[in-house]
Amino acid sequence: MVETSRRREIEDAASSLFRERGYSGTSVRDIARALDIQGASLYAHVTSKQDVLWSIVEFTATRFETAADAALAGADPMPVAGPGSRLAALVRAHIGVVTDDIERASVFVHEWRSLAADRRAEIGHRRDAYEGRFRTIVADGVEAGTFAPVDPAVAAAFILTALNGIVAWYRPDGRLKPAALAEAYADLVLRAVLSLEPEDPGSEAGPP
Amino acid sequence: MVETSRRREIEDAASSLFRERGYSGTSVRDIARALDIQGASLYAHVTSKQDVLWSIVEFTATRFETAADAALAGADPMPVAGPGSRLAALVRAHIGVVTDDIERASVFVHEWRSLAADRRAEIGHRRDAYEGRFRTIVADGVEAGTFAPVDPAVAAAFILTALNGIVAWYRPDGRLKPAALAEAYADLVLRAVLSLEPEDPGSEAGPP
DNA sequence: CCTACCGATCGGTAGG
DNA sequence: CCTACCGATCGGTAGG
Repeated sequence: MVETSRRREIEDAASSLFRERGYSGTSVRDIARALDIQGASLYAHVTSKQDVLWSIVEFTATRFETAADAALAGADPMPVAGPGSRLAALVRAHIGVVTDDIERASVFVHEWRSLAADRRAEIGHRRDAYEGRFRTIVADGVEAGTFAPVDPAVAAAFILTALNGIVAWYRPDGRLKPAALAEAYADLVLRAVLSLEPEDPGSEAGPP
Repeated sequence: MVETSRRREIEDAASSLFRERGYSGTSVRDIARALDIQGASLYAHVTSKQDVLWSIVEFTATRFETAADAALAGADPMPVAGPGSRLAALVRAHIGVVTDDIERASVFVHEWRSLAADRRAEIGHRRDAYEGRFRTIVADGVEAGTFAPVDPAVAAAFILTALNGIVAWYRPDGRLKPAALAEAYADLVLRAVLSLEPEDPGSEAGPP
């Protein structure tokens, strides 16, 4: 694509409309109207409506993955840092991506099902892998005894759906700043899985 | 409506399709095909596609409200029962409605935005009131000191979106039975808001 | 980026 | 519940 900035404007407009009305509920002419051009003119910049959805979803999927990588690598120089701090880092990273572009995040969360079969399958697998990071950390914490004996798959689903639910209620112009939201959610998530009993330093607890 | 059972079959088929493809992504002919009748024949039983969506959403909204009423009244004969048990009762009631009819629950959660303006507004208000029950209980628990000092509005949104997220991953034919799901989620939700410090040293301490 | 246009499908109605 | 049909809109193409 030559006109990268125009392409981006199209995806901005499409993200907003897909979020409001859904992919199926948004016509190519709706997107064009938002940009003050004719419906057919959109095809000078994109090959199909599906193509626009794919760009938005794929871009956002990569952002979530990259943010999670950075959170686990950067915020955790020591590979044996506690599951609690790793989980909190993952939560903050996820919320950072959501609050930074809540429209694309909302489309990613709700509209990936409108993708054609093969692309939908790809995103499905990447979502599974992403959720797997949460599952692994929870399992680690349970094994170490710092977390309560929760089912890691259930806890991971609980956590990730709560995080994705942010797109349904969070208002960027509201009283709650992104950083405050991240801290509040990190606290809720950590408490949800942390063992109620204070760790017994010496019996089975973690590193010194 | 005379043919109540046929009407119900239509809403069953529509719920399944609306859940899979969304309201906009489902045509009247799709619904008719699932019932082996012609598209136009559907109008012998319903007045519009919107009407079918409204029936599903309104019916499910009422189920959630009724279940919450029963949970707070029945499971809590004493008006001063702890916020923890009231919150757990609300969680179990909500999950009961979701697992009992996950297709209608999914349509309620995701497709109410496709409602026409006035009905959409009504459901929006009822959702707010429903979320308010969670908010009030959390605020009570925070005030009483049994809950951690969380923001009641944030915690209520966190909890309710996590509960609604169940429609996105729960499989009724999976290994996890509805009752086990409800218990696991009630534990996660309670721990998320419960104060980490033992509230009354000596009186309600856990196991050794 | 435009005008002009395509076949397909949409929700819904008429009249049995 | 059917056949026959309606105007509107859909995603997309042709040809500038």
